[in-house]
Amino acid sequence: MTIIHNELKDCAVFLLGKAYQKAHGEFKKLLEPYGLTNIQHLVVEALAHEPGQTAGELSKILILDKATLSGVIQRLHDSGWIEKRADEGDARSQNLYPTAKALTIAKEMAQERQRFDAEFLGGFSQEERLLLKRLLRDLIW
Amino acid sequence: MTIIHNELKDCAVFLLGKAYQKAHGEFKKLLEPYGLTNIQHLVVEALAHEPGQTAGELSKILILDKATLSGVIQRLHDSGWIEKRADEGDARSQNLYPTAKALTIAKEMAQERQRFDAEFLGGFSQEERLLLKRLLRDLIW
DNA sequence: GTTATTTAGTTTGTATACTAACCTTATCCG
DNA sequence: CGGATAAGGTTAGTATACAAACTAAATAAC
Repeated sequence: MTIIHNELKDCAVFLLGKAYQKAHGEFKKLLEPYGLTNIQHLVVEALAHEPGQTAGELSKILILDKATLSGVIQRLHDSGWIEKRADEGDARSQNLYPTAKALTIAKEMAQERQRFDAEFLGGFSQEERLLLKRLLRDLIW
Repeated sequence: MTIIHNELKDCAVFLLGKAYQKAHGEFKKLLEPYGLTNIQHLVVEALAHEPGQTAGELSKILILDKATLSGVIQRLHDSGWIEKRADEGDARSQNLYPTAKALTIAKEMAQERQRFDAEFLGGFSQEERLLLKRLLRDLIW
């Protein structure tokens, strides 16, 4: 192994990026049959849990840049997963609702996600899984 | 907090993605003065440690898709950070070398990276840091 | 009550990421 | 040797990510 490899093995930014890259890549394949990407699926799930959220609210919960979310929402709208309705209180905002199709499939995808999660962490003990998630949460919030 | 938030707090793919997003975003600012992105800096560092590597070798060590790397290398070449020389043994490959400018700055950036790493994990005990990195390594390799 | 400032979203531009298709050059194999 | 196959890279296309500039609407300030 090269010298740089030893440096990378100890670099949190690199390790986080590559662990995510792997998890994302594998989960992506599970979502392919649904025709949704990882992020798109999160937006659909969030709206299924709580319909009528605005782009701004989704942006906070999903920790996504508003510019990124703008495109994600457009594509979800174009492909018939979500509906936009004018917010009555604020003409700048739009309330987003899952379509019937989205509601039906959202539960299935959520189960798929949880199943994948357990499988992806399959090499770890229950203690290690909880610890990893706790540490990651501490980094994020 | 919304229901979806509780689901996300327990989803490894989401947690990994957001932890990386945060680490990447902060480190990115440190690299701004150098005019390099996170990935570009990794390529420069890798070539500083071991000059003459091919795109294929970098792709394996940095765990980057060859298509992604192709663009990264082009931009680094265009901005004078690396040189390309034809590989004598294989006409398909090019050996990549850091320029003088890259060699000078690479050490500084490596230190910056290590300093950031310690700071980013600053809220954790030494034990927790080692544990987190160990768990991430187990996920990746 | 009009001006100044904020806020919600979109758009533009650049840089990852990855799939698929492609071009070259190597290598394998009969 | 010569054709099939594989390997090194590039290119095209799509989807994140994010900064910065912009529009429109809401709120603050005086």
